[in-house]
Amino acid sequence: MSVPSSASIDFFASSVDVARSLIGSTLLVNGVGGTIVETEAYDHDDPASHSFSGPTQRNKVMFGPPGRAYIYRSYGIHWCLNFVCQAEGHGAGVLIRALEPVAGLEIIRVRRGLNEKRLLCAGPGRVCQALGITDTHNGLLIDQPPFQLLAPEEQIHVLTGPRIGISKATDTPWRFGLSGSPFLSRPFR
DNA sequence: TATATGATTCCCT
DNA sequence: GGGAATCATATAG
Repeated sequence: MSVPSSASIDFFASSVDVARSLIGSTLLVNGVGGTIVETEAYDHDDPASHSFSGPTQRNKVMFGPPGRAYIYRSYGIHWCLNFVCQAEGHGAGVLIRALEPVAGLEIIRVRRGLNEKRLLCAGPGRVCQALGITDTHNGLLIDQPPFQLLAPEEQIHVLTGPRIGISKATDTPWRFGLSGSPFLSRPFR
C-alpha cells in the first residue's frame, strides 16, 4: 500500500459497534497523535450518557450528524473528546480514552510537560491535552482537517469491560481496549 | 441568580 | 490511598 487509507468506520452504526471498531485506528490532529487503544460507548438510553436527558446547549452536537467531534469540559479542568455516531438526532457517542502516541512525540511531550511515553495519552483528558484539542474543535468532522482517521494496519484483538469514572450503569460492558497495550488508562481484568 | 456536580488528573502522604 | 484543583453546565428557586 502506498497511500494511507481513511478508516472505513460507519458512524451511522451503534455507539457500541463504533467504539469497538475504532480500536487500532490511528487518530491525528494536525499530524500529531497515535493509535486508539481505549474507547467507551455512550447511548441515548444510557443513564451515564450526557445525552440521556435530551439535547442541551452543551450536548447538542451529539444529536447532530454522525462522524463529528463532541468535546466537553470535565471536572472544570480537562477537555474530553467523543465521536458522534448512530443516526442523526439519536444522541450517541464514543469517548476516546487513550492513545498509543505515534506521531509528533516531541510536540506531545511539550504539551504534556512529561517525558514518560506510557502516560502521555493514557486518559481522556490527557489525550486532548496531547493532541491540542479544545472546545474550538467541537462539531468538526473527524475525518477532515485538522483531524485524520486511519484504518488499522494489522489484525488486532479487542478487550471488553465496564466503563470507568461514572456513577450510573457501572455494570454495562461498553469499554473497549487493545489487548496487551501498555498505553491503557487502566488495565482490563 | 445561585448552587451543586462531574465520562479527571495530579500531588501529597 | 486520599483529596484538591477549577469551571461550564444543569437544575432549582
